[in-house]
Amino acid sequence: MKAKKYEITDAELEIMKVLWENSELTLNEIVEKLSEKEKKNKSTIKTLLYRLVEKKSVKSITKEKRENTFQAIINKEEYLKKENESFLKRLYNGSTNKLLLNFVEEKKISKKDLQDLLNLIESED
Amino acid sequence: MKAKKYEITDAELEIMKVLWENSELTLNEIVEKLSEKEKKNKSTIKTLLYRLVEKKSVKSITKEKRENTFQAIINKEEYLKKENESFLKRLYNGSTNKLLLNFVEEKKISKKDLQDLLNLIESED
DNA sequence: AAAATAAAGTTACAGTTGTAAACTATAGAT
DNA sequence: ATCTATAGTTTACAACTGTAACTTTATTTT
Repeated sequence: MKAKKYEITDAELEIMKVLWENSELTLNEIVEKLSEKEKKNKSTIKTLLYRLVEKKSVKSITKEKRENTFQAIINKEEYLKKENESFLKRLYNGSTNKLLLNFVEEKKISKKDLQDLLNLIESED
Repeated sequence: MKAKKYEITDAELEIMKVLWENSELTLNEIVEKLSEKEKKNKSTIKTLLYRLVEKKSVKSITKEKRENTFQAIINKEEYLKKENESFLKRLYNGSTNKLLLNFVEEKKISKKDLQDLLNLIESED
């Protein structure tokens, strides 16, 4: 048996993203929003939505005589948090500092990025 | 069809990790090294190794009259780089700064972490 | 009201993944 | 030389994923 049950898959995540940006959408609206980048068949999106509803990540709201709408149940920040954790654990033994170092080594983060961030933090408190 | 072909899966990654730490190991040695954390059946590990060999991530070296040994072909740094990229893309629209900000917000990174890192960089060049 | 259309819901199917057993060949023991 | 344990190789299988078609139900058009 697979370890991760009820996790959001890559394909499903694309749908969550549009639902995070738009609090309530119909299937057709989702199809539209997705079609730009991820060209998927409407049927496919429907399936993904159904799966998300099954796994309690999305709520389906039945409207009288009109199209159902969908809402994200799980919160983006929560989700990011979990994903960050598992990424850190998977590749950096859970250590943020290892990740930072690696990013610096790969030139993904520059000295300036770090300085800017520090300034930002300091201006905040 | 799935998009990502020939990617290293979670279970396979555990094997890659021990092969990255030990340049050449027999199946039994791998089983030993893994057994501490990830208790997996020898047969399972065997399968994972075979798959890694198939997907050219690991090399199997046939010894005359002795157990074969295995070596990582793909390099850890390369792998990390790719994974970093896809993580960034998947969750932060490819933006390292977004990730950094999020980590700071989540208190995964402190002001001190940033300062230490800056000092480290500066002492290096 | 009957036909056409679209939405809602169900089923399908192949490739992937985690897990492991089954089979085969071979080296070491008797 | 034969038996046995182990290494090497193949096969299995269910759950998960990405993709989409099929079927039933409800709404709109003529």
